[in-house]
Amino acid sequence: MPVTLADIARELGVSKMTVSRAINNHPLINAETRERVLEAARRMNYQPNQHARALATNRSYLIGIVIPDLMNLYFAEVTRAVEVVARPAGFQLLICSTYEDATRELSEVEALLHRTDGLIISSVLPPTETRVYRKLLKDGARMVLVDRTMNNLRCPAVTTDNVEVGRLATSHLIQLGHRRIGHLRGDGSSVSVERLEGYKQALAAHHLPYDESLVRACGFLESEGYLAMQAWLKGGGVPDAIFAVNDPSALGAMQAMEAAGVRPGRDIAIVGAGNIHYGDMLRVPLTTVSWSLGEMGEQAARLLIRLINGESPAGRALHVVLPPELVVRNSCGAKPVARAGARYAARLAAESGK
Amino acid sequence: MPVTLADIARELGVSKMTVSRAINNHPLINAETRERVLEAARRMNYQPNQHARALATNRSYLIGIVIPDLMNLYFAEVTRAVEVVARPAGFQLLICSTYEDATRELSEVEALLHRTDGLIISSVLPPTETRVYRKLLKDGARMVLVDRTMNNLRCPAVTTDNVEVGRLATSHLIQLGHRRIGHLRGDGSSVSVERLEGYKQALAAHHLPYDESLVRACGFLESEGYLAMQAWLKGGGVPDAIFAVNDPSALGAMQAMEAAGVRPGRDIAIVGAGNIHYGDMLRVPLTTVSWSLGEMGEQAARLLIRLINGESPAGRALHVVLPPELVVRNSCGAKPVARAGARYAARLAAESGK
DNA sequence: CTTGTTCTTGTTATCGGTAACAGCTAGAAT
DNA sequence: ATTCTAGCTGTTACCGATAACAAGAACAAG
Repeated sequence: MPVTLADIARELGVSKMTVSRAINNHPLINAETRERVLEAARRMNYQPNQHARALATNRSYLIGIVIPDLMNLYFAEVTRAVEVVARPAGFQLLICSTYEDATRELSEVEALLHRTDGLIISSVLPPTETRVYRKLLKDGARMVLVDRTMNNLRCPAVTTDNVEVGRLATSHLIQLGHRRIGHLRGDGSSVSVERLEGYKQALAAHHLPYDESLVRACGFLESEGYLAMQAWLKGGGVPDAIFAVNDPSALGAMQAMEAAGVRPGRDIAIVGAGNIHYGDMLRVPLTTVSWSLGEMGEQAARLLIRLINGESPAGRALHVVLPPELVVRNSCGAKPVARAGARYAARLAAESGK
Repeated sequence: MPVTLADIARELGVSKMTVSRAINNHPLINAETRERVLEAARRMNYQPNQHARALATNRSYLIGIVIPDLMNLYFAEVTRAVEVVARPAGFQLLICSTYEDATRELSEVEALLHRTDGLIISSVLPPTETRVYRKLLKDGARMVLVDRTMNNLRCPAVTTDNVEVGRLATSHLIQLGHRRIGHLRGDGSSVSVERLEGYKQALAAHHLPYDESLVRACGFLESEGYLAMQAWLKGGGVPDAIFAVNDPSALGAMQAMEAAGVRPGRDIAIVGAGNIHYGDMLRVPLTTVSWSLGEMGEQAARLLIRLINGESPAGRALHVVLPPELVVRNSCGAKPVARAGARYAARLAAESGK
């Protein structure tokens, strides 16, 4: 029973088309007529039927976002930034979590593509698995990859320099005097592979041997970090410093240490990556590698909207790379450079600034 | 250029209607024909146009969720639970953050109602502001309130017992020997009002006077907790124990304390509410009042889906109230009852169980 | 007084589905 | 053989918008 264009048209004794034109600010309409229509629309509380509009125009004003998990503050922050850009541009957000399941990702992506104007995807596929996306892109799918990329895929992307992330984290541990440095690596995704590469490069740069037994598969989840660390502690051969592939896995590892009576930051140094919110408020504040998650989400949203509006430099796909930087806190055993609360002033300033 | 029903129909030499029936598992269709159609649909990679379907059936298979902020882990957890129920039932999630802005909430809700099958709302309106929602409900809007309710509104809701929340938190502080107990209250929402009421009841039950100067307006945001506590510390008259309206504001207050050289949990006890993720991993693990956020989101989703399917006991609105319980950690100065890591085992078990 | 032009409005068809009803076929009942 | 019925398939109209084109009015130019 909602009000339709036809209702307004009948009320005013004009055609549906005239009403439609008034509402969409079409140039070919008398200014006075437009006012009459808009007034009536307000009065009758008209809300356009988005489904009908989408059917007719093939534009839904919906952006889909496919991420591993909302409960991961890393992705929550990216998602929020996407929303901050998308909402004012008239787009709403269709959200979908994959829980790091590749099959699920693919089916959701195919379903979402047809009901949105475009997708922002943080893919859990291995970077070589480009078949499906390559085909979708060729068929005109509009999508932007965020956080994680794929090999040789002509698709806009916003990531950080993950090799540098690995180098920064590992070099830091080396500079603190550690020599036996382990790595909790993720899965087969681009992010994992590149951070591992950075880890190797840092070792090589300092003439340290690369010891495969010090690299453990782990995954990106907090629970996986916990299990991997628990097993490592039980099995023995634990290094005196660890670079974990991301913050949640680092947190999981820290909890496993504490549960085993090992003090993170004192007995074993640990560095994460991603700089999730609250990382500085933890019992052992987490040393990590940071890049702007807000920037990441905003850039991705802007790229996608440009694609949707057909303003993209069609030629080649853009790839925005955000620079990472080290954030030293306590979990690596180093003296933190910033006092508690110091960073908070900055965050507050940023929040009130918007 | 996507494949349509008509394409399949042409390919097979049948009518669109037959194809439609096959795809929707309509009973009035020959089993063999159905198979032929489904096979062709698979082969041609048919994806139904959801906009067309929504237009024809007035069902979008979209659920809207309107919450204050995704970056608040409290709401992220609720949202995730909603998704866990909604996805298998065939619904996708349209998300919208209000950032605690009432005007924004109202406009978003009106816009979302028309493009979804129903809404899950955590309203930031004061509980007396029922005018708009009352009207929407009368017009047949399908919605469920979550976390926060409104007065005398015939609308299904899932909340906790917020008076009890206030009582539990405050009584705990009293039992620890504190006598000057302050409260950082939120805004005018139902949650704030009820938790304040619980605070008063607990004081009265222990024959302590209610001192208005010990109750400060604050809001629900971390930044607001920070500012309120900062001002309080600067202005003097700080109590020796504080019940903060929710966890984020408690965290903000704790940071303000640390920035001012005051040790939370030792110099000033503090208790929050909501039991957000990571609350136990903080430098000063946060004592809080907890109820199941997963349950909250799942119940809300189930209620809404029943409403959508018209299976709801139309008579009166359901109101599910989840029981709160105290979670003692360090921020109140008490000896924590659970060791670090103990809770983690439970969480892990729950995670792997699904 | 035509004719043409500009402005504005209306008509018709269409997007891709589905509901409601009509129609056809084959076998059962009479 | 005829009628009925069940079971399946096709036709038509419609959901609520918009695109493309047609058409009417007003006014200027020839």
